[in-house]
Amino acid sequence: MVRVTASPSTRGVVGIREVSERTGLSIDTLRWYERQGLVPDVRRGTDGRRRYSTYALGFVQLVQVLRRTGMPVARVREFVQLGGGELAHHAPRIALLEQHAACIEKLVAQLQADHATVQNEIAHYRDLIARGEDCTDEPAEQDGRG
Amino acid sequence: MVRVTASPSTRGVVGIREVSERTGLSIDTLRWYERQGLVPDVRRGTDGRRRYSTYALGFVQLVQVLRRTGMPVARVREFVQLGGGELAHHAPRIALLEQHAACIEKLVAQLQADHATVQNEIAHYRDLIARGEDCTDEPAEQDGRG
DNA sequence: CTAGGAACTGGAGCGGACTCCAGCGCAAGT
DNA sequence: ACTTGCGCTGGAGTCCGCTCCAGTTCCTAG
Repeated sequence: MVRVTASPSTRGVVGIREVSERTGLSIDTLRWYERQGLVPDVRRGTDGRRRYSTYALGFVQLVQVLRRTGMPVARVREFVQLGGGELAHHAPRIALLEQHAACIEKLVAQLQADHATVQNEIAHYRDLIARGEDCTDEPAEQDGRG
Repeated sequence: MVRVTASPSTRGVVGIREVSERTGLSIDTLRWYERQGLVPDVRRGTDGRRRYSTYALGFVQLVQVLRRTGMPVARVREFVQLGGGELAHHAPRIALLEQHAACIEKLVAQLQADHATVQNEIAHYRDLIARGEDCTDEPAEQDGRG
């Protein structure tokens, strides 16, 4: 017993369980990602089990970032399929990532504006309470132009 | 003809079309939101059509913000159901909004970190191109602890 | 009166992203 | 040999958030 489950990262090749633990993605999700073609270079051991190379693990982490930032699975797949690490593919990959970076920036900006709106709304309720009122009118919107 | 479709906002009561145009939410979505109990105070004209009060319109906009920032519909509903603008409900509404504001902050932080990762990745590919290499190893991840 | 256009309703359908499951195989422990 | 546990596979199921549709009812213009 005491199987070395915790860190069989001997020479940077790990099983699906460890990838799951390191990334927080469920094992099912990892398998699903692979089927969807989001993770290259997942080899198998003689027993047929997945062995994630350091490269694959890193890739999973990148995919996680892309997904988390709202890139659709289909688009992640596109990115991955510019694959094989060939020099010729670097440029389109960069293009794709740059586009996405721009998306993220917009997201952040929107989120920050929305955060402000929520804060505003909070202030509005605080104000109502302070003056003991039930409700004046509309939620405290600050802009009028859409 | 030349029906005054553009701005029948006479005295702050508007039809669903205008709400749609102002918010960017589809008419179907607006109706669906209403069925889901996300929008209070949508009255009907004698012809049975929806008339959004200024309050209702403002509320739609707030709902939009909440949804956009990742609040699930069910939770928006909770918020709305603390309704009627009664003083007693202000406090729990504030609590809910503050919680959500905290969520947004985390989201923003995560998003910014992820943006950095993507930029990093771009730099990585740039570097590879610069030195004419196909691919070294893993995607340029910067942290190792999950 | 007729035609057209906009909204209404209830309900079905859809796309995305997982999540769960049954049934099987291997490898190690007892 | 047998049991236990992890992993594998293909496919079905689920959840969320809309989106679409058929059929009907107005209202207004011609």
